[in-house]
Amino acid sequence: MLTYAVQSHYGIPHSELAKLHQLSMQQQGLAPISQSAAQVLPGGLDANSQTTSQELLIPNDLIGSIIGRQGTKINEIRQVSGAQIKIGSQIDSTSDRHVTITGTPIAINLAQYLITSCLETAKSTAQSSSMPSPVDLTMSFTQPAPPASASSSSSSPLAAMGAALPHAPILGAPYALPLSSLLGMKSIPYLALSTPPASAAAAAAAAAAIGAPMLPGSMQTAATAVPVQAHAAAALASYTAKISSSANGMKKPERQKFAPY
DNA sequence: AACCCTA
Repeated sequence: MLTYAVQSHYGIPHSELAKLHQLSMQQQGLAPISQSAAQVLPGGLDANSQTTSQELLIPNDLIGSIIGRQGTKINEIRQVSGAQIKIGSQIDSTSDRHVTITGTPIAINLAQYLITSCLETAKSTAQSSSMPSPVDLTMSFTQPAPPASASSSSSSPLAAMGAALPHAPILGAPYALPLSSLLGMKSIPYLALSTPPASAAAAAAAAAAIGAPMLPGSMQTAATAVPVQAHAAAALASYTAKISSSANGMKKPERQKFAPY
């Protein structure tokens, strides 16, 4: 502003000053943003704007878990995936409801994956509720197969998520996604944790075991997910430690001092 | 158990 006054004393016309101002703004990279942000081609079609639709059949007893209370879950899925999701009313005599996902292929994959993970979560919680005793919990550890196969049915969900990151949707809740999928994918550490004592060492070993076989394609996702895995491993370690201690009975209550809490 | 959304 001071420079304006000085230059005006030298008699530089306003148009020249305006040009200089524009140039300086462009050199600072302020103006080009709008141009680079407009990735849409003149034809109006863009790789990110192609929309497709996909239909799913969801059992009635599981649709609630997908919708959530007041529709919070499905709204979250819509928001995070950026896809348009329609859930039809119940078709008579069939226990399935049809769910239509519309949007970018990436958005569709993401939404489909989120819905699938919701289904698996609902199924697992239903199983755990149907099996009251902790002995049955150990039984469930021996059968981790179904979630892995179901998640592998969709083509590389993690890679799709990585590709979707720059695009639009709000990254409000990344925690809901990776935890369940990773727990579903890796079944081995549970067995390693089954040994009773040394919770800290077991946790470290489990974290290392989980961290090693990551997919090469998703670097960012892996980097952000590792600490979460460490947390989960620690939690599982303490949990299994509690179980084993309770299974051992009240033989050595002073062993409880080993437990962090 | 949850019942949303958009036509």
